[in-house]
Amino acid sequence: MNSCSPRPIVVVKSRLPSHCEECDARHRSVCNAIGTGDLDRLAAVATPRHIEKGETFIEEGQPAGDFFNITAGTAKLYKMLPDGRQQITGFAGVGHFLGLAVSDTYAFTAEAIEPIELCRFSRPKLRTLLDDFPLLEKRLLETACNELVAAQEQMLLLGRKTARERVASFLATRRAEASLCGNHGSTITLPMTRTEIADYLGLTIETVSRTLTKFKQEGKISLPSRDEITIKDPSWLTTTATGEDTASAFI
Amino acid sequence: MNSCSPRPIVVVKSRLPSHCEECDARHRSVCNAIGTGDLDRLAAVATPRHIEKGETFIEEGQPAGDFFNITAGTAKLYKMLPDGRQQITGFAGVGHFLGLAVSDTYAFTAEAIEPIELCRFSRPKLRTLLDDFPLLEKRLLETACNELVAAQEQMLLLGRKTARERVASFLATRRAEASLCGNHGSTITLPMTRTEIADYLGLTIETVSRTLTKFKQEGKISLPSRDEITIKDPSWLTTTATGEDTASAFI
DNA sequence: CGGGCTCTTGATACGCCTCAATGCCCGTGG
DNA sequence: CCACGGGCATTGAGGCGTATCAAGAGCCCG
Repeated sequence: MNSCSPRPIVVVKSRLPSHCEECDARHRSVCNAIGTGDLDRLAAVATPRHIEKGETFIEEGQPAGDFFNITAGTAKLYKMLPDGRQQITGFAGVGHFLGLAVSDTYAFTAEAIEPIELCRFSRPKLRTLLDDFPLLEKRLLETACNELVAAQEQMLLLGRKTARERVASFLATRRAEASLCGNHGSTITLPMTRTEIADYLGLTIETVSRTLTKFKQEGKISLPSRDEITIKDPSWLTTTATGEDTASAFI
Repeated sequence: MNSCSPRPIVVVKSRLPSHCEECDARHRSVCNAIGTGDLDRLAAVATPRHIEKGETFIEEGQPAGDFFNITAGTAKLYKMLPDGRQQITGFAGVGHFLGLAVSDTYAFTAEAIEPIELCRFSRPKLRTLLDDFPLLEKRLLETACNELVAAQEQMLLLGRKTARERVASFLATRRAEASLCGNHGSTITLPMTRTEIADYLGLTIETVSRTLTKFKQEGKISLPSRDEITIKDPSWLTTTATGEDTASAFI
C-alpha cells in the first residue's frame, strides 16, 4: 500500500537477480528478513520482470502459481463484478509482496498504473526459501497482519463514511505514506487517476471531482496540477476524515 | 468468520487447559498445528475464560497484550467513528484466532453476541510457542491470508454492491459456512440481530428488513422465526449476490 | 396480561449516481 | 508556432436508492 516512487518517473533499469543488495525494495520489504550474506540465495530464486503501465500481471480467478515483490512503480489491486463494476482493494507500491492467497487461484487482479519492476517467485521456490529462512515467514505474517488492519480501516470507510470523509481519509492516508517514505512536504503526488480513486473509495469519478473542488473552494487544499494535491490544513484533514468536524457534541 | 455453534445454545462447560484434546476448536483452529503429544505444552500457556453475551474482550485502541482463540460462541468485530457510526468487519466463531495485529494497540473491538468460551494467550507466551512450533506460525499465516481474501470480498460488497446484492451475499456466505460445519440444510440460523447484519453490510436496519421482506414476497426465502432463514432457491441466491440477475448482456 | 425489546412497515428527505456537456492539458502534425 | 484531437477532469441537471424519522406489529418473558 506504500507507493513511494519518485516523480517524475525516470527510466528504471531492470534489476538482475544478483543486484538484490542495491534493490530499492531491499529495506522496506520482507526481503530484509534475509541477511546480506544470504542474498545470493534469494537472488537465485527471484526472476526480475518489467511490467508496462496498463498491463496486468495477476488475474482474479487464474491459478495462483507465482508470488511477486514490487521493486519499482505502483499497481492497483481490484475485484470485479460480472457487469463490470469494480472495487480497488488497494494500491501496491515498492516493497509490496503480492499473491499471498493460500487458495489455488488469485483473489484479485493486479494491474500496473505506472511502469513496474518486480521479482517473481514460483510457489515451490518460495516454499524452500521459507523453510530455510524462518524469519522470512515471520515477516510475511507481519505484513499480512498490517494489511488486515488496513483492510478493516477501509471497510469502515466503505461502509460508513460519507463522500467528504472518504476523500479526506484518502488524502490523509496518502500524506502519511509519503511521510513514511521521507517526503514530508504538504504536496502529495498521485500516481492514480480520478477514476481509480473513485473505484478505491466506492464512489464515482464525478463525486470525487466535486468533493476535491469543494475542498479547494473551502481553502483546505489546492490543485497545482492534475496529479498533485497540496494540503493547506493538515489538522482539518484528519478531523474531517473521521467525521469529527460535523459530529455534534455527544454526551 | 466461521460461526458453527449449535443451536439452541446449550450450557458449555468451561474448558480447562488440560482439555485441549476434546476442545471443539481443536480441529478447525490453528491449534491443529500442534501434535496431540504436545498438547500439554499448549494447554500450559492458554488461560480459558468465559465471556457473557454483550461483554467486550478486545477494545479498539487499547494496548494489545493478549491473543484469543474462540472455542465456543460468536463475537462481532467492529470499528467505530467518533460520532457512533460503527462498521462490523467480521464475525468470529469457533476456532477463530483473534488479536493478530502487529501493532501495540488493538485495531478493533470484539464483543460477544453469544456466550463465549475462549483461550487467552499472553504475547510473550505465544511467542515462545511460535518459536517451538514453526508449523503454528505457518497456520497463522494461512488464516491471516484467508481473512485477507474475505476482507477484499467484503470491500467489493461495501463499495460496489446494492442493498439487494449485499443481503443476498450475506445469506449465501452464511449458508456456505454452515455447509462447511456439516449443516447442509437449507435453513440457516443467525446468531446476530438485524442491527448487526446492517452494521456488517453497511446498511440500516430498515433496509435489511425491507430487503428480506422483499425476498420473502418473491418466494426466494422464508422466515420461520426471528433468527432463522430458509433458502428456497439457492441458485437464485448466488446469481443475485453478484448482480448477474440484473446484468444485461455485456458484449 | 402488560412491558420492553426487536423487527417491520410507511412517508419523506437527501446524498450520491447517472447522463450529458464543457473545459483543460498535452502530444501530434501541419 | 498554432490548429487539431484524444484523454481525462470538471461542472450541471435531474433521478434513484438508501437513510431518516415515525408508527405500529410481533415476540419473549416476567
